[in-house]
Amino acid sequence: MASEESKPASNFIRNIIQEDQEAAKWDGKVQTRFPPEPNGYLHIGHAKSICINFGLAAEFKGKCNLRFDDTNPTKEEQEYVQSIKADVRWLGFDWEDREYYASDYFDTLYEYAVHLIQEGKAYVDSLSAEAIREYRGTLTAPGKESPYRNRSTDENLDLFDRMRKGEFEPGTHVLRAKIDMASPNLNLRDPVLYRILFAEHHRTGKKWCIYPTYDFAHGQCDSIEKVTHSICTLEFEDHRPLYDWFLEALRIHHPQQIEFARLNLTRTVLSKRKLIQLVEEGYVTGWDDPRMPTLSGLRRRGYTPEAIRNFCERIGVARRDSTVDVAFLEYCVREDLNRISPRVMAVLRPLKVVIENYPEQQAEMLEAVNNPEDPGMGTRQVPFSREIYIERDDFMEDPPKKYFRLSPGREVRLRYAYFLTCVGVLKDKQTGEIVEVRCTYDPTTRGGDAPDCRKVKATLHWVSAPHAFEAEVRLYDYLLNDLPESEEGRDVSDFKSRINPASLSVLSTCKLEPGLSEAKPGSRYQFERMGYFFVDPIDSKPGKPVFNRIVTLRDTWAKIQKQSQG
RNA sequence: UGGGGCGUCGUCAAGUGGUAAGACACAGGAUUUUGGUUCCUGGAUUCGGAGGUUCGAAUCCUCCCGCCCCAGCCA
Repeated sequence: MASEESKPASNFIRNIIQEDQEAAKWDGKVQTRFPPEPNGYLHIGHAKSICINFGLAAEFKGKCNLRFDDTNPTKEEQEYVQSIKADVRWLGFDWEDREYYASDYFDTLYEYAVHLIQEGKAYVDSLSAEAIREYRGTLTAPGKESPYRNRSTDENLDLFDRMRKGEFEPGTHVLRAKIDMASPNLNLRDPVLYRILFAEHHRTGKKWCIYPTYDFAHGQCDSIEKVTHSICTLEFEDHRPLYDWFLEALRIHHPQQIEFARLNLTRTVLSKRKLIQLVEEGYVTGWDDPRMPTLSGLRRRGYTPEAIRNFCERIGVARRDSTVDVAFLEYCVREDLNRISPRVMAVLRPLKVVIENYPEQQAEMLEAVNNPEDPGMGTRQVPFSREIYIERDDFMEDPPKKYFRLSPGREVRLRYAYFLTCVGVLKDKQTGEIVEVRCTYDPTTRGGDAPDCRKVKATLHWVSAPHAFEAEVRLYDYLLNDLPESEEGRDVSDFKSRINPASLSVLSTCKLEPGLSEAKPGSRYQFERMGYFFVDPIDSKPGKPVFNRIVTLRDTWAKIQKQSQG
């Protein structure tokens, strides 16, 4: 269950439940369910739904079931069931023993269908799929009734029974509800309830060769599970009259369907179709690629479940289409990571610095704070010596006005160490590239404070060269570029043209403070001034951790640079 | 041009007849041994538009405009 964050803001679903409770509807009970179809991986959009369903149930002392909507054996697989369960659990929710499957109810659903036939509310249609489509009419023109629509109850019963027994080929017959072929709501134009599918089901095996459609299964499953509030996304709104029609016709427990707007995120695609393209066409390494918005991807990237839950709570629940700025998600992770991450020094793009007045063979240990946000996390000792590495970006030979890091003649502070002044630069004769910076240090500033109280404008992180631990660090950036200004909020169908070619850069010569050689897979650190990093649980080997950048720190300097560049 | 929804700051989002919360982003400033964190400050005379009802409207009525969803034997 989600930890108690700040007071939840009101949202219309919460209000409905509150009113129901006050009116003692449902005997004050709240029963929800998260109903994924096991045909793909869960993503951040599903997280919103999970948080709403499990969150609301918990908030009102109710229960939330995990129910797999496995009515289509041609698309669903056991593999997905496992990943979905792992993701929901990781997010922090517990369905206890309430792990259900639509397929658990196939017998009951079949009985319901027979009942509808007996009541004259369903019939076996023998039109082809194409014919059914033609008969359905269009958005503006009414449909027409199938010639098979008025078969006798006995004939329908017999045909349906034989469908079940496997006497017919797929596509030859179908069970339909008898509603209204002229309804302006196409969902009510005699929807299909059962189709013949000679496919082995991941749970029921070969027991069935007819399978219920979503429309016929979903509401009845909700009913069987005594769901009170059946929360789904907006595209099912048009199905609600049908949802209600079945429950009414069957006279069984009738949950209330409530629809909300699905999540959209900037710089992100969340449709299964697009996500699968990214995977299959090799733009990413898999469903759990750290750049993917899947829960497995976010997990591998290093996001915390707390941050995601918080994000889902804070974006709210409403009925209007909206696109949340991905910066908001990042804000939520940073907030959590800032609190919990031990700080550490790591130089990603090393530049050698030689401190000329520091004794040749000397080395000393300096004390560093593990987390200024949490003194309880203690301190550690970091080695310092005559040769160190600093970030290439922290030195400029000819700095612009607002740059206040190291440059010739300028003094800066090495974090937890000494004040350092640049006295020279060594360049490669051929390329002109800076290969080494020569400096002097002020021995009286040990720890980072000057006895004469003089100030420096910058504090740099560093790593002692002879003590450095070299490791691979993977810098992840947005997979997609932002939508062009003119198309804001518009069509994203050509999303592949927005793919960011620099969404991943692998740095293999990063210099880290020695303690990091023992970093545990699955742990998180803040590399001071660089960002938050996660020890990849899959590619890390004992003594050889690989780091994934979860998110950068907020970077005011980068912003200034961007502005001055126009 | 059938039906169903939705339109409140750049982005989310409260508000349900009593005179526009909050968050992110953005812009200033303070503190700071992370250009991090934290902390102040600034911003919608206005709620898609136009009319109307009312002492009073984002909230009620009318018309208009825009966007989303629906023609799977997918979910």
